[in-house]
Amino acid sequence: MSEPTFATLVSRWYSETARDLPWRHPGVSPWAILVSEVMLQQTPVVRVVPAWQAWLERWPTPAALAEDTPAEAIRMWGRLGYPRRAVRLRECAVAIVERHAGVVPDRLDQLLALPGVGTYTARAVATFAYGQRHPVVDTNVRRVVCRAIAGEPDAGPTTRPADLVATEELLPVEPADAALASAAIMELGAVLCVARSPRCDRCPVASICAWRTSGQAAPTGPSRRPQRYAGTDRQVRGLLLGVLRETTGPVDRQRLDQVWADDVQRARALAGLVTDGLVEPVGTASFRLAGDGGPPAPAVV
DNA sequence: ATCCGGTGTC
DNA sequence: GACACCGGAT
Repeated sequence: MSEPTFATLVSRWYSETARDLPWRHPGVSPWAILVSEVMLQQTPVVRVVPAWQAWLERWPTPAALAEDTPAEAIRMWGRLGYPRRAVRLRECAVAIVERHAGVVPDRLDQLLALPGVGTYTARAVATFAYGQRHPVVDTNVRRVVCRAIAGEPDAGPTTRPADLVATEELLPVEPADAALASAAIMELGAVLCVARSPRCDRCPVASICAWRTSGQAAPTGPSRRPQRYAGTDRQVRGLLLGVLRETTGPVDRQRLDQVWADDVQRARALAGLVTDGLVEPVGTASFRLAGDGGPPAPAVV
C-alpha cells in the first residue's frame, strides 16, 4: 500500500473546501465555461461572477452573441478590464458558428484557432467542459508545481513546455480524475499556495512539498517591473471608452477631446481603440463603439 | 503605492 | 522574448 499521491491529496482537499463558483456547477455548458475562462484571464473571481451571470443570461449560446453587435459586447463587458477581450469573445462566437455549427469545439487544435483562445484557455475548456486529460497550466498551477515538485520558486512570467510536462506527470490516468486534479491544483494556487504569503499551515501537501522541505526559497530572477496606470495610454483609452459606452451611437470628436488634455496622447489612444476593433469612425468628426446602431459599417473614406 | 494576469503583436 | 492591455483589491 503506497502513500497517497500529490493529485489525490490535492483533489481530496478540493472536494472538501472548494469555493462554490457558478461555472463549476454541474450542467454548465461548454460555452459558459469558455466565457468564464476568458473573463478570468485577467480579472479576479469576485468581479467575474456577476458579469458572467449577466453575460450568459443575455447570450446563452455562441449564436446569440454572434448575432449581436461588438458595441453591445463592450457594454456588457462592463468594467472587467481589457475590453479587447469582449470583442475577441464575440469574434470567437462568430468563428464557432461559422466553423463549428455553433458548438464549442472539443479538439485542442480547433480551440486554439479561435480568437482570444491561447494555450491555457484551450486546455481549460477541453478539460473542464469536455472532461479530457490535459495539463492546464496557468500562473497558479505553474507556481504550485514549481514549488511542490521541483522545490523551486516560480520559474518566471511565462509557462514553459517543461511546466506542461511536469504538470502532466502529476495527473491521474482517468480523464475525469485528471480534470478534478487540475481544478484542485488551480484552487490550491489561488487560495493557499499564493505568491507572497502562502498558507502552508493549511496545505494538503505540506508533508510532501519539496519547496517547504528545502526552505521556501524566494524567486531569484529580476522581479517584474511595477506597472502604473495613471497617466498611461491605458487610462486614456478607458476614459474615451467610458464616454462611448454610455452613449448610443456616434459621439462628436469635440466631446472626446474633453476627456484628456494631451492631444498627442489622446489621439494615439483613440487610434489604438480603432485598431483594436473597439471603436470606429463615423464620417470625419465623430466616433462610435464598433457596430453601434447596427451592422452597416460607416463608409470607408 | 503595489499586486494580479492570458493573448496577440512586434 | 518584450511589451501592451484594464480595473479593482489590498
